Parts: sequence; structure tokens; C-alpha cells
Amino acid sequence: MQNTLTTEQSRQTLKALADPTRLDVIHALAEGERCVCDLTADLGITQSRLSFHLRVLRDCGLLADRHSGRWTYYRLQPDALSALEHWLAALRQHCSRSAPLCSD
Amino acid sequence: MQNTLTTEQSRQTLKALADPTRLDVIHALAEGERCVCDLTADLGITQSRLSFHLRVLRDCGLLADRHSGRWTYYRLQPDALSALEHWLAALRQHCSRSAPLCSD
DNA sequence: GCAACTCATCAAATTATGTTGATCTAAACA
DNA sequence: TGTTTAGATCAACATAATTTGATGAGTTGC
Repeated sequence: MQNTLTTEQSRQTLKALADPTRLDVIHALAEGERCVCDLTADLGITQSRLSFHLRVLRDCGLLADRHSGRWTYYRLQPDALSALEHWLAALRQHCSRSAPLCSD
Repeated sequence: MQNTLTTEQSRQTLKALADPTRLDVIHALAEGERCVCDLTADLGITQSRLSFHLRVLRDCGLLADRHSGRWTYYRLQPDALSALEHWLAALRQHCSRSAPLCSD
């Protein structure tokens, strides 16, 4: 059985994905793990701004980090996307019971 | 071929789903089509507030409406959820190419 | 016509999110 | 030890989203 998200967790993940800067981060990390300073350069944004978004993405499970020396490396956690897909699919099924229209 | 969403459309849909009031609306409509005044009563929120959220949901394609006399009926559009699922699945596949970790 | 009803929209107030620049901790290295 | 670098965090500000209460437009029935 796949990860089942609570509604609250799903909301946080949806919200995290709804931001353009954070989608840029995700795309940058699709190339592979990167340290914060490289990401800062890749994305051309300030360090504290990136740090803010990395935290949002990590807090909802979309990213994981790893410390080595003075660097912090971030990487994607595709399972978090799968979990959201499953939550969405369940919501859609719940919505597709296709109750009749109101008769009027 | 299913609906392909642009990044911008996906972002709007993600944002729309990330709100608790709007998820309540969606669950209420899973029971079937309803007019605004019934929804107002079901959810126990003010009419203008509900109207605001209905618009957000309609604008991103999650709901459709229908006018009859002085009533407006809203209903779910599960295809919008499917489209988002496909967008998410594509993102996940893009993220799962599993590039190697940084060697350090 | 007029009063009651449904719903959308608007402006103002409130709340939540994101950005900036400064500061702080820890690691590395001379 | 002192200095530099990586990155997190904080407070102040800026912007965006939501809520409220009021108003307006269309519909129905008297």
C-alpha cells in the first residue's frame, strides 16, 4: 500500500507545488542532487529566498537534504509526488460517483 | 489524449485545491449538483464568501455551473482532476530519472 | 409595479505568503 | 586562533489571498 496522506498533508503539498519559484527548484533538482549554493546560482535568486522555499518543499516531503562538510545537498523525493497522485485519484473517484443533476 | 494542462493552469488548480473551504465545497458537490443557497446552508458560510470560492473553482475548471430561473447550480468536473493527475504523473516521471547523487 | 429572493461583485479590512537584508551558527582552512 | 564560506533564521517590509458587509442585477410571484 502506498503512502496515504492526510488531507492536511495533501493541502501542504498542493500549496508547495503551486508556487513558480518552487517548481523551478523542483525542475533544477530533476537534474540531480545539488547543494544550496549551486542552486542559488542556477536559479539566480538570493540565498535566503531559496532557503525559504527549500524549507517549504522539505517540510511537505517533496525534498530531502543531506549535510556534508559545510554544504547541504537537496534532492527530490518522487514518492511524495506519487502519494499526492494517489490522494488526487481517490478524490476524483469520490467525485465521480456521478450523482444525478438536480431536477427542476 | 487527455487534457494537457499548461504549468500555469496546473498551478491555478493546485492552488484552488489547497484551500480547506474549497475542499469542503468539492466534497459537498460529490453528493451531486447543488444550488448556491443549498451549499451556503450545507457549509455554514456566508453567501459572498462561498461565491468567491465557487468562482476560483470554476475558473480553474474544477466546477461547472448552470443557470435555471433564479438559481445557479454548480457541479464537479472530474476531468479537471484527471488532467491534474496526468500533469503530476508527468512531473514525477521527469523527477524520477534518478540522476546520481553528487560525489563529494 | 413592487417586494422578496438568488446570486455576483465591489471596496475595505484582515490575514497569509513571499521577499529582503542583516545576523548567527558551524565547518574549513590558513 | 582568526578568517572565510555555506546555509539557516529573523524581523521588517511588500504583496497576494481571503473575509466581510454593502450594493446591484436578474427572477419570481403578488
